[in-house]
Amino acid sequence: MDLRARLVEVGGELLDSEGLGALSLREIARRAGVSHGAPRRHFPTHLELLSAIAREGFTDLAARAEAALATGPAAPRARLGVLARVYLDFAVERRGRYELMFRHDILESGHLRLREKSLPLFRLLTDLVAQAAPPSSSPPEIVAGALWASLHGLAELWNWGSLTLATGATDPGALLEAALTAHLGPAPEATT
Amino acid sequence: MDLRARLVEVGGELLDSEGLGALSLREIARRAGVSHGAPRRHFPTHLELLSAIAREGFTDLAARAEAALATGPAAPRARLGVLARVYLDFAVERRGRYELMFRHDILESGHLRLREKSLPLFRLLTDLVAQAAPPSSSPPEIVAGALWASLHGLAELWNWGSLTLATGATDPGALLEAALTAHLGPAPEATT
DNA sequence: CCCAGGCGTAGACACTGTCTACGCCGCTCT
DNA sequence: AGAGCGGCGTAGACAGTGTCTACGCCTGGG
Repeated sequence: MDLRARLVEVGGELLDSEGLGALSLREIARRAGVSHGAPRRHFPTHLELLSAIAREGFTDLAARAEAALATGPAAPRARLGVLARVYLDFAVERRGRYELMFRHDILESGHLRLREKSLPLFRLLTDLVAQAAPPSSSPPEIVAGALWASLHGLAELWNWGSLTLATGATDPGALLEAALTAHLGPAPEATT
Repeated sequence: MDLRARLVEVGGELLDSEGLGALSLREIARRAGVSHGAPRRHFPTHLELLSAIAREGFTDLAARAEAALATGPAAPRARLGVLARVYLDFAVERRGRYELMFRHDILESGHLRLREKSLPLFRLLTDLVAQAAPPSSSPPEIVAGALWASLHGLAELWNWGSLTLATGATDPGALLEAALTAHLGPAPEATT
C-alpha cells in the first residue's frame, strides 16, 4: 500500500545495489510488483521519480550533517572539518545516491527546483566559513563556494578512482585535509 | 570517405550543439548519411564511439594548455594560474565535451583506459605545483590532486548554475582566484 | 577472370519511456 | 440503499534505442 512510497524505496535500494544505470522506470515497477504503467499515477514522468529518490539523498545528507554537528566540536573551524568529512563520507559510502543527486542533466530537466535542496546546507557552510575564515580573505560566499567545489570535485574524482590513479593515495583523507587547510588555514589543534 | 573519422566529427558537432543527451548512435549515423548499422564496422559499440569523441576533447584541452603556456609567463605560480584558467574556460566553453569527458560511468565501462588520457596534464600540474608551492605544505601530488578537484568541482557546479544560485556570482573568475590563492598562496604580481 | 573480404544495408530483437483505453473497487451523495 | 463517479492499477500500442545477423555490393589480389 502507498505505492508512491514503495516506488521510492524500491528505487533507492536498486540504486544502491545496482547503480544508476539500472534505475529504469520499468525495472522499478517490476521490483515493486506492479505493472509498468502504475508509476505514472504517482510520478508523471520517469525523471520525477528519480528526483524523488534523489530528494531522499539530500535529506539523508542533511540529517547526517545535523547529527554529526550536534555531538561535534563547537569551534567553527572544527565544525567545518566535521561537515566536510560527513560530506565526503556520504559521497563515497552512498555513491550511487550521490551520483544521482548531482546529475543535473537528469534532475533539472523537469525544472523541479531540486537543486535548491542543497541550499540550506550551503548556507550553513557559508555561516561557518564567515565565523572561521581569516578576515583578510575573500567574502564568505566565495570561500564557501570554492570549498564546496573542492568537496564535490574530491568526491567525484575519488569515486571513480582518478585520484588514486594520479596521486597514488589510498584514502581521500589527506586530500580532504589539504583542501581544508588550503581554504581555511591550518586546523588549530587535533582533529579526530 | 573514411567513415570512422566522419562519425567522430559529426558526433562532436552534435555533442556541441545539442548536448550529450542527443548523442545516440542512430542519430550520429543519420547525420553522417549512413544506415544505423554502419558505425558498427568501426566502433564495436556505442560507448566506444563516445570514447573516441571524448578523446578528441582531451587532446584539444591538452593543445589549449600547451598553446597558452607557450606564450605565457615563466614563473611556476603564474603558469599554474594560466593552466587553471584554460581548464575552466574549456569546461565552460565546451561544456558538452567536458561533460562527456568526465562521465566515467559511460566511458570507463569499456575499460578503454580513457581516464589515463588526463594523466599527462596532471603530471604537468604536479610539476608546476612542486616548483610553486611553499615547501611547508603537503606533498606536491596531494596539493595538485586537491587543486584538480577544485577545478573540476568549480567547472561542474558552475556549469549547471549551482554556484550562481548559491553565491550570486556572475563569473567564475572570483571563485577560481579564491581556489588558486587557497591552494598556492597569493599571486605575487598582476595576472592578466 | 574470379573470388574473397571489407564495408554498408536492412531487418529483427529486446528493451526503454510515454500515451491511451479499459476495468475494478470503494466512496459519496441523493 | 443504490447509483454513479473518481482514483488507481492493467495491458497494449507506439516510437525510439543499442545490438546482432543475413545479405549485397564492389574492389583488389591470386
